[in-house]
Amino acid sequence: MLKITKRVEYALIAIRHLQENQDVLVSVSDISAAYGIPKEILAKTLQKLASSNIVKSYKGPTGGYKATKKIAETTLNDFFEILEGPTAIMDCYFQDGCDHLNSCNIRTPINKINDSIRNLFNNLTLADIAQ
Amino acid sequence: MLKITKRVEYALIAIRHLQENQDVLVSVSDISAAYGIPKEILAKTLQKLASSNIVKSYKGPTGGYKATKKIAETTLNDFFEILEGPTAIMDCYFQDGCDHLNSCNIRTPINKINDSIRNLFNNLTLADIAQ
DNA sequence: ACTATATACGACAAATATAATCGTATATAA
DNA sequence: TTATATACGATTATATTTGTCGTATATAGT
Ligand code: FES
Ligand code: FES
Repeated sequence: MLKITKRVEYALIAIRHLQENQDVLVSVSDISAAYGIPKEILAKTLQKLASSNIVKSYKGPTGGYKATKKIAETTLNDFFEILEGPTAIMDCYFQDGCDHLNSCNIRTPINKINDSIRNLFNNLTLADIAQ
Repeated sequence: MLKITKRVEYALIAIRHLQENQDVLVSVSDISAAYGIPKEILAKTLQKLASSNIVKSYKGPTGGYKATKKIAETTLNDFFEILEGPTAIMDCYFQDGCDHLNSCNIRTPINKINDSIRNLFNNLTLADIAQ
């Protein structure tokens, strides 16, 4: 439990790679080959990051991705939520159909844990954890 | 991602229930019925907590579980690790066979996130989140 | 002593979530 | 015009989680 997904792992790897190669345009194939990451998954992951302007994409041959200035100042919480949705240790806070709604005695504890984790991730940027 | 398991959810519910009924012995069936939790899973979960002295078990008819003094002072990290093993957002830190070992560029970031989360959970007790 | 009911524990099956693949469309440099 | 890159939806495969089943052991009550 409390594991990140491969998607997030791949995104972290890609972002660090892009940061270390800011002068050139890096394609999905490049990163995929360098770290042994399935191409299509990495592609879709970078597409998500591109639509949030964390990276910038360039189509066509010689195309690829580039880090943007936004990367460094992006918080872990933003980063995770772009890729995986709301930060919460239980689904019931964002979906309907919570099993225990009428006899639930852990709403407060769960909320406190959620708040603590969100607070932690909101105060850590990608720059912070990189160095 | 970053979700707790049902086991942990059930354990939290059970513990809160035991804390609110410290005067009586509560059986698995009682809790199972009250919150709609599968009996066998809850049983095994409480067995784990019992072997760590978070709760005390009593066999035989009229038997059941009781909260111990240890509950309140137990940290979230201890609690989670009793039920689910080491706190880490990726498996590779506790298992061998990490895919990216030779070309890994996210060891430092992952470590920092792990440390932050462990630090957070080590400084939160079950008493803290209950109130 | 016997019975009913509780915890204890391991093996298995079902359900769910995640990871990976496939197919197609679009943009663009050469 | 062609080759190569991103973009995106649908589907399959895999892994994990969740739940069930079967059996053993302890003990209170009769
Ligand atoms: S209401 Fe969803 S956890 Fe209690
Ligand atoms: S070595 Fe396992 S994440 Fe890098």
